[in-house]
Amino acid sequence: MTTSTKTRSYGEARGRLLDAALHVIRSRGYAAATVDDICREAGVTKGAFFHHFKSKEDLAVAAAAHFASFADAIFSAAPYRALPDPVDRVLGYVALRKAILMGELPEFTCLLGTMVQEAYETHPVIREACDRYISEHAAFVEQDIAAAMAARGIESDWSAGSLALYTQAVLQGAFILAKAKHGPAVAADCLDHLHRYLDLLFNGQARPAPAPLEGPP
Amino acid sequence: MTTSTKTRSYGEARGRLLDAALHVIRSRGYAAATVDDICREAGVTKGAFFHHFKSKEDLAVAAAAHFASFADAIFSAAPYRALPDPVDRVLGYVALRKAILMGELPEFTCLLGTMVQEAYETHPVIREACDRYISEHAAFVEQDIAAAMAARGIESDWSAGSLALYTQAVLQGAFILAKAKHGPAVAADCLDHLHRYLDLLFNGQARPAPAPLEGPP
DNA sequence: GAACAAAAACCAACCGGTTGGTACTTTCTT
DNA sequence: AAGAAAGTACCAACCGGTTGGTTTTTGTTC
Repeated sequence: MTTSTKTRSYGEARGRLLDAALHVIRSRGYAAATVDDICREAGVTKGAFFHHFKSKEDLAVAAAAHFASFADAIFSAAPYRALPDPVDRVLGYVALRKAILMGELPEFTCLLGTMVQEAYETHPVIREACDRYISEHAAFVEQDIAAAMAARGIESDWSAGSLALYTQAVLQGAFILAKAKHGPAVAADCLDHLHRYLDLLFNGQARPAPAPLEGPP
Repeated sequence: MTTSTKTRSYGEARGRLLDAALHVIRSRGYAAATVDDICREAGVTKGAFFHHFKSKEDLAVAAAAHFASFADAIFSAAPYRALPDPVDRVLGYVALRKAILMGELPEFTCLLGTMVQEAYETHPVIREACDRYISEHAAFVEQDIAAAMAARGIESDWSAGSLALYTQAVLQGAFILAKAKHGPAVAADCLDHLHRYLDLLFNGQARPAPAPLEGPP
């Protein structure tokens, strides 16, 4: 490729806009995030914005997809995935989510939950996008849950799907409390309770949540 | 009193604005809810708005208080409060919350959770108000939880306060999922899981195979 | 020099907030 | 008890700044 480095960034405006949208929307919400804000954060002009996205709503949908694929990459590649016991993988998922709570608030918060709360009535397209990606992630967790149920021979009046969605609800709620209290401590406590619930369901006893693991092979 | 009934409504604009704010903000979010929207919904002019509230932010704080006292009235007077066993009261609380999920989406949703998600960074006053009222409600639930722990002689590594906040997190998360999926069914499932967790903690029932630790007094 | 990407200037609609005035209630005075 | 005075509740029109979005112009790549 004869990629000249004369201009420091040519052809990467779209990606920068997506990243900027992620940050701005997560800290200010969708409606309060102006297109100018996002352009400023991305270091890009408005013309570039409307060259890549046909509307603010369009960007929101694209940002949802961007966020989802980013999350997907993280969790698919996480060390806990290698654990042999599916129950350990379910608990490992919660442990990893707890570990992620370390950073700044707008960085561990969920874009999908933030957007859908504002847009569910007024922007059906955004609602659908958020629903799809949340459900996809829940389905990802559901796999391990279903395997865990099979491994423990659990017959219950609840489904693997409903439990997977429940984990997502706890996460979303934990984020809201973290925002209200301006810190991740509450959220961590909530994940401990979720961990305890899962442990009770699958192991019949609540063991202390392990420290976020180093990756075994 | 010579109260003339000539004018159908005099002196109730403030209350109508608060109710309107509740409805509009819950369906559109704080930032997207314009002052004009709220005035239209209340059937009141903008002049009246700024006579009673010095800014939109000021209204938000008042609406939070309004919502909180409304909720407080409901839960304080609920029949489940009369149950003698504190554990039943804790479970009764969850059952009542599930029953409330029947109505339209913007009617069972939590104003505090909705607002704090958008405003936590940009409107500290709103954040504080939401935090306070959420925490107060959690403290209300905490009373029964603490009594339930005492009644069952539970010694644990979790506190009554953290469990109370956890119930609120589950509720907030359930609302988000309900918005994403455009219906209360998911939220009901989440409350079932919460109910099961509390039942496991306090009654130890539905416990799978391995007999676990009995809590000696 | 096509074709595409990005910048800059621009616009109509809209938003939160203000103004100055009117209707209604209460309180004070007599 | 009448009525003036004061205070409160409300209204309609308006304002300056901002918003999402467009159009025109400049630059880059093949």
